[in-house]
Amino acid sequence: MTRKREVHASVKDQRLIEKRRDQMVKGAVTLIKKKGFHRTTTREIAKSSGFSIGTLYEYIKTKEDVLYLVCDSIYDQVRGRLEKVICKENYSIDNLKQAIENYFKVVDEMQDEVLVMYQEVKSLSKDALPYVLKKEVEMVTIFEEIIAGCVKNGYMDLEEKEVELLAHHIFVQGQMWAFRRWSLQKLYSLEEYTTMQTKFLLQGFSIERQI
Amino acid sequence: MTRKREVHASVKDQRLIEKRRDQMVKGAVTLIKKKGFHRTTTREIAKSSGFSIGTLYEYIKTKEDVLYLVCDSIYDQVRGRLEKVICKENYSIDNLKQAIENYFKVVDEMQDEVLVMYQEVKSLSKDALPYVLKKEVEMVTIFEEIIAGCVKNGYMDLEEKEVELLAHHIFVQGQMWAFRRWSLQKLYSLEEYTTMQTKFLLQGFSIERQI
Amino acid sequence: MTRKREVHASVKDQRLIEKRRDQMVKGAVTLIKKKGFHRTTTREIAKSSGFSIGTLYEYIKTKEDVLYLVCDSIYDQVRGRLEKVICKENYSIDNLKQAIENYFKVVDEMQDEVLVMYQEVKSLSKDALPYVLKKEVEMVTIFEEIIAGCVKNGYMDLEEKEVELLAHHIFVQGQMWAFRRWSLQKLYSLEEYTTMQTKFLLQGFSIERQI
Amino acid sequence: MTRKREVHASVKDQRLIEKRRDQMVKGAVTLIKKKGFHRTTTREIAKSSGFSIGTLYEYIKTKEDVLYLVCDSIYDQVRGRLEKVICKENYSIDNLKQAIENYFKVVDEMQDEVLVMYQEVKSLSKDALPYVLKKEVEMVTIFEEIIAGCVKNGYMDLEEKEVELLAHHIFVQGQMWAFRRWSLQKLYSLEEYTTMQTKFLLQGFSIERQI
DNA sequence: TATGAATGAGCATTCATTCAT
DNA sequence: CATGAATGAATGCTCATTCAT
Repeated sequence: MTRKREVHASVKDQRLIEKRRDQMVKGAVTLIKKKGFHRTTTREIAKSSGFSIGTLYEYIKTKEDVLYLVCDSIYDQVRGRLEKVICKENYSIDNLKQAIENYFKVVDEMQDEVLVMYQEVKSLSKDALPYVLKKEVEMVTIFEEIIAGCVKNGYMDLEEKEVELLAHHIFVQGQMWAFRRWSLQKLYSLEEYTTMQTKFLLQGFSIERQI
Repeated sequence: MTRKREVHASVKDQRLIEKRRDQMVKGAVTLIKKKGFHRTTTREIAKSSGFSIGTLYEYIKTKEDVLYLVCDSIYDQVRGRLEKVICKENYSIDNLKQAIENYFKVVDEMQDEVLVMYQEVKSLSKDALPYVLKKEVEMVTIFEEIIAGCVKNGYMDLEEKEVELLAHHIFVQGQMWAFRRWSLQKLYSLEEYTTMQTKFLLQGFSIERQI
Repeated sequence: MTRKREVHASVKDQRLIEKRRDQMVKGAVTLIKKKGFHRTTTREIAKSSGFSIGTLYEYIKTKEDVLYLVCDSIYDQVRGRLEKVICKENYSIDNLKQAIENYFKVVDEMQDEVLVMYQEVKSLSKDALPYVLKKEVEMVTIFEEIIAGCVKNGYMDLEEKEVELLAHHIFVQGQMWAFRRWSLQKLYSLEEYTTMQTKFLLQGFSIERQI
Repeated sequence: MTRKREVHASVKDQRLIEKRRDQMVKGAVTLIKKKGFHRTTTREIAKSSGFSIGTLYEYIKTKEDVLYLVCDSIYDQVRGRLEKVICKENYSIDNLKQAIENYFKVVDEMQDEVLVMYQEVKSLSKDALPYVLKKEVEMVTIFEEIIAGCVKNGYMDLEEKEVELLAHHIFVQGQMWAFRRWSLQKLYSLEEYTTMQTKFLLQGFSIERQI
C-alpha cells in the first residue's frame, strides 16, 4: 500500500487526529461538492466540521492539506469497496464482470466524491499530487491484474499493452458515469449502462468473440 | 450552430473586440494551464495578453468571462478542425475511422487546451455553463451522425441507444488521451493509441464481427 | 456680479463652449439627482450630455469642474428668477411678501436642483467652494436689502443684526422646503407653507405687531 | 425607541463589538469631516480607528455600514443630551426655552458631527436611510411634544399643523447653526443666536404676544 | 473639434493563517 | 487542546484622464 504523505498536526494524540480529520473530510466534501475547493473557505470547513478555525489549524498546516486529505480518503473508500468483491485466487471473466459491475455501482453511489476528486486534483500542489496519482494507478492496477489473470487463464487473448489499455478503459468508463452524468444518466439507467459497457468491452476485447 | 452567450464589451469596434479577445484567450490559456483558473489573476491575464488591466476590462465584464471565452474558443477550434474531414454525404466505416483518427490528432495537438477546458468548466457560473455544455453535446452529435449514417448504410448494426453510447465513447476516449496523458502517453504513441482504440471500438460495435 | 471662476477649455469658440456646457449641466443634473455626484461617472455625464467622453474633456479639465458648473448654473437660475419680481425702488412689506412667495415657488419648482446643490457643494474643492458660497451670500443679500429697505421705510423695526438673521431665516426656510420635503410636503401644500412661514416671519419680526 | 438596523459582525463578543464600533465611529467622523465620506477610504478608517483593514471588516460588512453607524451614533448622542433637560411632566414656555437653548448648545458642541450627518445621509442606501430618518423624526417629535404641552397648558395658542411647523423650525434652526456656520458664526455668538432665535420664535408663535 | 481605446492608480473586500488567552 | 480575534497581502474591478487618429 502506498505510503501516505505526512500532514503536519500540532496535536499529538493520534486517535484524536484521526477523529478530527474524519470530521474535517466529511465537512469539506459537502462544501467542495457544492462550491468547489477554491470557493470554499477554511472557516466554512471548520464550521461544517464542527470546530473552530483555530482547531482546524491544529490538525493541518495549509488549506491544501484538507484537499489532500479529502482526495486520499475518497480513493481509499472507492478502493476499499472495490477490493471486497475480487477473488484474487481464481480470475475469470465472471470475476471481471463482477468487478466492473461493482466498480460502476461504487462510482454511482459516490458520484459527488468521484466528481470532487476528479475536478480538484489539479489544485493539489506539485508536492501532494504524486501521492494521489499513485493511488489512481493502483486502482487501474486492480483491473489490470484481473484482466491479466483472465488472459493467463486463457479466457482472453490480449497483448500486454492491450491489457493496460483495457484496464484504463474500464476505469475511465466508470469515472465517465460520474462526470458525464448530466448527459449519460438521462439516456441510461445504471444497469443498462453497466450491461452495455460490459458487453462492448468484452466483445471488443475478450476471446469469447472467437468462439 | 449554437447561439453564443453575449459577453459585454465597452468597446464598440467589433473587429478590435475579436482581435483583443483572441489575444486574451491565448494569454489566458497559457496561464490557466500552468496554475489553474483560480490561481490566475486578472492582472496576469492582462499582462500576458499584452495589455493593461484596464484594457482587459474593456472587453469583458468579469473574470469569469475570460474562462467562458477560453472554453468557447477551444470548442470552436476542436470542432472546426474536426468538421473538415467529415464527408457528410456518404457515411462509411472509413469515414468514421478517419473522423476518430482526426479527432484524436486534434486532441493531441491541443492537449493543454482540452485539459484546461475539461478541468475548469465547473468553475463557470450557472449562467455560462449551459452554453459550453451545449457545445460538447454538439461535438458528440457529430460522431453520432456518422455512426447513425453507418448503421443506415448497413455497415454497422446498432440500436439507437448504442449509437449514442458509442459516440460518447469515442468522445471520452479522445479526452482521455489528454487528461490521462501522464499515464497513457508513457505506454503508447498516438498512432498506437489510435489504432488500438479504433480496433476495439469497431470490434465491439461494428457489423464486421458478424462476417 | 461675482466674477466667475474660470474653467479651462481646450476649445476656443466661446459660443460652442457655452452650448456644450449647457448640455453638460443638463445631463449632469439629472444623473446627480439620481445617484449623487460621486456615483456619477464622467462617461455617464458625457453620454447623457450627448457627446463622447473625449469631447467632455475638451470643455472641462476635471470631473469636479462639472460640479462647479452645475452649482453655478443652479444659483444663476434661482437668482435670476428671484430678481424678476423685486422692485428695487420702493421696498415694502408687500414687496417682501412677494419675494418670499416667489422664492419659495422657485425652490419648489427646482427642488431637485436645490437639493443637488445643497448636498454636493461640500464636494467642491477648496478652490471652487468660495465662488459658490459667494453666490449664496449674494442671494441672502437680496433679502437683506429688501428687509433693510422695509426698515428704512419704517415698515419694520429691526436692528442690523436682526436684519441679517431674518434674511438667513428666509433663505433657509426656502431650502428647508426642498431638503426636508419628505417630511414637510406630507404636512403642507406649498401655499400653506408659504402662508404660515410668512405669517410667522412677519409676526416675529415686523413692526405690524405693534400696531 | 427605534429598533436599530442590524449591522453584521463576524465577531461574537458583544462588548468587543461595541468597543470597536465606538473606535470606528470616532475615527471615521474625523476623516469624513475632513474629506467627505466618499473620499475617505476604508483603510484610512481602519487606521484612524486603530486597527487593521481586516479587523475593520470583522465588525462591518460594507463601507456603508460605517456611515450608518456614524449617523446612528450621532443621533443617539444628540438625542441623549437633549432629553436630559426636558421635564416631561410639566411643560412650560420656560421648559421649551431651555430645550432650545440646550439643543443649540449640543449642536454647537457637535458641529462637525451634525455637519457630517447632515451632508452624508443621502449617501446611505435605500436600505439604511429609513432608520436614520426615523431618528430625525423622533427628534422633531421631542420638540413637538413640548410645544403641544405648552399649548395644552395654555401657554401658547397654535393649531396642530402650526405645532409641527414650529418643531421643524426649531430643529432646522439648530442645524443651521452648524451648516451655515461660515456665515452665521461670523455675525453672532452662540448666546446671541440663541437669544434672537428664541425671541423670534416665541414672538412669532407664543401667546405672549396677545398680552 | 470630436472620438473612444488605452491606461493604471486606487479602492473595497476577502480569506488563509497566526497567536494570545 | 480549543478558541476566535487580529492581521495584511492579495485580488477583482472601476473610473478619471489622456492622446493618437
